[in-house]
Amino acid sequence: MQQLTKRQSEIYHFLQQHFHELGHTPSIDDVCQAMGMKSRGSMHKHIHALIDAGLVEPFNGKKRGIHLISTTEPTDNKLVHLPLLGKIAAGIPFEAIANPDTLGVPEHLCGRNECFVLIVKGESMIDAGIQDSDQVIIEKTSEVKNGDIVVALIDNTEATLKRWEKTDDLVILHPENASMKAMIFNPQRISIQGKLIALLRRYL
Amino acid sequence: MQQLTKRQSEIYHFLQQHFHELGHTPSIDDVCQAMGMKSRGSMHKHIHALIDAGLVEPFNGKKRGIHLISTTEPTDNKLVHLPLLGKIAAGIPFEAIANPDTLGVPEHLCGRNECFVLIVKGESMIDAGIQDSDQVIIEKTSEVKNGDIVVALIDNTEATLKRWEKTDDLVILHPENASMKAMIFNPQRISIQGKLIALLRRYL
DNA sequence: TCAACTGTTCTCCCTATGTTCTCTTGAGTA
DNA sequence: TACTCAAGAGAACATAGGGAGAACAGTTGA
Repeated sequence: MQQLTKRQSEIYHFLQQHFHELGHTPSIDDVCQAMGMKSRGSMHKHIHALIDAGLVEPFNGKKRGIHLISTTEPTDNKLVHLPLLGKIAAGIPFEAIANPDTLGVPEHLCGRNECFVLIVKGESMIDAGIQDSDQVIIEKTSEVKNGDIVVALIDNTEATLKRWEKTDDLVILHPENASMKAMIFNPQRISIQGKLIALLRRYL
Repeated sequence: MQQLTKRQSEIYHFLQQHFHELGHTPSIDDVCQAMGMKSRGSMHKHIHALIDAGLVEPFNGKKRGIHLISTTEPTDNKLVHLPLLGKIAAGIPFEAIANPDTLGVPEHLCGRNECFVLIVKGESMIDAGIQDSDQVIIEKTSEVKNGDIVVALIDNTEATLKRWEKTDDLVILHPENASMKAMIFNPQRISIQGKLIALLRRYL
């Protein structure tokens, strides 16, 4: 099968995600409207490329709309290789690792931004279902909400995985372990490296 | 295969690690921007070295972006497609599902025997770090030890995920939730469908 | 039967992107 | 010191890709 262009892939994924709202068999005009394209001729070109690629059924001279041949999400077939940057809840900023190992992670567990993997050390988050030796997928972002579990860097020297809370003038990092206390900081001491988006655990 | 220069290797590993957020088929310009290089001509040289090395598909005069050629990497970089057989800790034997969805799972999370995936329903195992909606990887086996977490079938009608204990004449299925009591059975009533070997969790 | 709708074909124009080439710089080595 | 090679900047060129729009063909339903 010939590779699709970027635009063709976009249109195909759009059809997959929206075929319910589009009534399962949208016309070329319907797809144009839904995607904000004015020209039925242009969309016709794209749809016929999808037909040639075996993703859409040929019209065969009928006016019965677009039928996808399969609606399963092909991206579930991909493994993303994320850097395994170290262990967390014990102190060094993990970017220091020069050539990290990588870990294969199914793409559906990844975020839109760049991600990396850390191995949990200790039991500070045990009441949140995060155990020692779990592999956690962290998405690089600083846009976090209260209640998110984040990787926070304290004083640029120590990284920790905790539940985030920010008030007007304080940052509070909550362990989820009844035997441990929250840690309270001046916000200047803290930067966010990323937030927890997925977890992998292997039982031995 | 021609030896890559250091820079070419860097670019290749960058593409491997970032193809997800680059949208799978980045243009030469896209890769330049992501890597902070200004010159499309320079990146073109590097990409064509990777093409010559057999790591990137040739453009063949098309403007379809950069496609990595899948290489056979170490085995833990394989994605295994396991049947997603249903949800657990609520009643029906899950083999009943005729054409299950599949889930891509990294091979390093799989066992030697046949495996399948269940979605956890409820909080009976919350104190073992197993939460509602977690995806659990179950290896088909009946060789279990006391302390393992198993999928047990009760009276051939109801499947449950619990910690296993067997004495001379009793089977005890332990929830891991302080508010729930252990369940005690005659061994004939119980068969083991498999044991828990891995867990995946996605935070939304 | 006929109008409406929708698939099809085609032309035109513009943009994005691959390609080629020259030049400069810096590192490594003989 | 001189030479080689890798790397990158940048410019210019060619064309694939994308979209608008018009006109036509023929299916569909009233």
